[in-house]
Amino acid sequence: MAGPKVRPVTLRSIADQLGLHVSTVSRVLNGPAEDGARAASGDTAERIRSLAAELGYQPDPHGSGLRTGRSRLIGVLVPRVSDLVLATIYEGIDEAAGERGLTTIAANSLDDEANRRARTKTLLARRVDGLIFGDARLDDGFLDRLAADGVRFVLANRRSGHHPSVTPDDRLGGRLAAEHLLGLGHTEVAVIAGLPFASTGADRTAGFVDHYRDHGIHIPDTRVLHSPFDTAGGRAAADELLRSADRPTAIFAVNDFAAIGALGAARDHGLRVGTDIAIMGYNDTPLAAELPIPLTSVAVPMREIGRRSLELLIRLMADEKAESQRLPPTLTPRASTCAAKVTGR
Amino acid sequence: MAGPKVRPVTLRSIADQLGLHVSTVSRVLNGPAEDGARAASGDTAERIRSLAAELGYQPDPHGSGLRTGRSRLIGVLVPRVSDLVLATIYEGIDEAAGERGLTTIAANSLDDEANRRARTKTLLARRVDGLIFGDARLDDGFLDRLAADGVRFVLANRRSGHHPSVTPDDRLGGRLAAEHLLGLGHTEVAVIAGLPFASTGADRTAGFVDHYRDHGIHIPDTRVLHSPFDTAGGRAAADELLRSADRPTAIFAVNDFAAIGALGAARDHGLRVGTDIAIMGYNDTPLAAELPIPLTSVAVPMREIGRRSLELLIRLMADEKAESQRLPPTLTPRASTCAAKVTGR
DNA sequence: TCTCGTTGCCCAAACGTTTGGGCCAAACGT
DNA sequence: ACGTTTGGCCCAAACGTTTGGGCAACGAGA
Repeated sequence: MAGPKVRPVTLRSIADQLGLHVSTVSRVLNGPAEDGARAASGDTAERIRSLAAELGYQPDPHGSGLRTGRSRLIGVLVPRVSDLVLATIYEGIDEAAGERGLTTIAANSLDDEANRRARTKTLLARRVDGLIFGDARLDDGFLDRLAADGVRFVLANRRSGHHPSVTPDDRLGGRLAAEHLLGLGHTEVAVIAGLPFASTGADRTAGFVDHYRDHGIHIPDTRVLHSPFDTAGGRAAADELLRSADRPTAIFAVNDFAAIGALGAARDHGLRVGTDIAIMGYNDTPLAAELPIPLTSVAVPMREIGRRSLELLIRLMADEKAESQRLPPTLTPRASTCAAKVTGR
Repeated sequence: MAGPKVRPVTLRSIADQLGLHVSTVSRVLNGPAEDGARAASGDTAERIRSLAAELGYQPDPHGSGLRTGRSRLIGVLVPRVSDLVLATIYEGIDEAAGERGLTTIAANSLDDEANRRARTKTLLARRVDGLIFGDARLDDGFLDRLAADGVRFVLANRRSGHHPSVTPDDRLGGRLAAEHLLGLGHTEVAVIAGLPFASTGADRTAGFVDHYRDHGIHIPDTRVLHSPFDTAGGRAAADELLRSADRPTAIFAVNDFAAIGALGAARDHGLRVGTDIAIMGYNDTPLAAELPIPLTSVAVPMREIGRRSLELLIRLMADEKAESQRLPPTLTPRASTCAAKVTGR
């Protein structure tokens, strides 16, 4: 029906057909409502709009981008989009962006310095209006320099320094986990703490350790293992923990996938998860509730983190006050820490 | 060091500083090598290039897009990026695109007709040069119309009609699965077949059923259940299968996540997976090997599918011959179908 | 009648790039 | 010495949009 091979439906073509000037058409179609009202009579505006609709006019982003210097493009850098947690956050970002007529461009940094530099550069070359980083590091010189250069960005999921960010309240989440396990009587506990430079892992671990310390229990460093946020990493770390002489009775993994790896390791060691050993995760991935042994996990509003980080970026770009946010987590107990007590969701 | 708040480093600014014409600079920096060679002496070209590098010149995509009508943007529509399979394919696409200086824009269609129309429209409004659909339907009027309108696109993962596509050889994969289960002696088998409009599910199921038929075993329709490609869907379908009077001894799920759901359902029914019942999945997600009960699965080169679909799109856009490709799958047997025989990877 | 304020529209200049063509001088061929 | 080629560069127009200023015409108020 509409536009075939060639789609030269432009402001000019519309203006010509109606015997109007291109600027008039522009103000009516793309300008602010108040501007459009002054630009044409109600009748003219109506003619313009109906012809535009009929022709399927869509403003050319190249034209407007060139003129305004803005692209309505938001760059999103994540460790990898195939990581469920970040993918979900990205979906929240993209959803909120779509509602505002913004388009997002995602890129993988693989948590690698050279990579994130390169990807950020190409994003900037695309003239994105702002950036959202999901791969911040606790001590992040790269972000500091970017900020100094005047690049607008916010952080999602992981915080860093005083850059504006939207994160889960990870210390609280860690405390919730500790409270849960301590409440079940576990005093010999270990943490699979994720990557050391990620605030998520660090804060969750800190909250967990703090809560135990507040109750007079010291968790030794040997019980806190770092690993990638994935299944293989969790399995390896859990394997090491379970091989040790004084094996813990409970393991807190700061990530569901690491926890799933731990589940596998426990099974390899002949342990029944939920009875012989308690294992819990973090993020409450959809998978957690559906596993053969449902996984106790701390839920964080991932999608909401995405949405809010986009909104925060919008405020930042409008030079409004952009304060960091910390969203509260909630713990869902399941069979992996308290067998038979609870089953599914 | 470089570009602060305002970054007016343009062809003109470079040309002015060197006392050259903007077109000369353009040909040297952005034009084809052969064109650039004729545009300036080796010495001049060198001066241009070094100044450009020093200033950190990056061509403005708005300017060039406006002039050339091309955006070097590729739209990618997937059911959802938080689905690991599609996310991995997308990574392949993005990787290959990056190597060619192209940028991808991902969007979720949620396998919903209205949604894909809307998202495709905004992608087109962004003036993407081409599209890759990861959410094709077997009978897809939308794609047919798009093709008729001259929009350039290819399909990834799922095929549809005669539109150019890069898919796994799903019939073969289904046969491999059947061969495996039949080889283990299973004659009472069921299929969790995924969504009926997705070629992946349909072809895998068809291959599976065909292989059994070729060996004289008929799989009744009651043993083929459709469900979403996720854990909850798989669990529900498996639950139904296991509740029936003549419960199957083996279940083939056309997707790993559905298989994980089936794992959970089996456990709920008091069945030991791998001994009481065999369950296998498809895609060989990284998770499959790491599960407490490692999952037999058919691996498909997801990332490669992504890469190739991008390459196919490139050919299509260059008006070259663009033939569909079908990539071979491989089966990896694990404990979920043959307990204890194999364990990890 | 004159002034003033609206209303409704047009004008024109950018934004940064690409690209077909042109032009001058030097080098070359005869 | 004269014509032709080539090297090395410049010219100018166009792509589609936005936006600060216009400028007529008209109605209202004085």
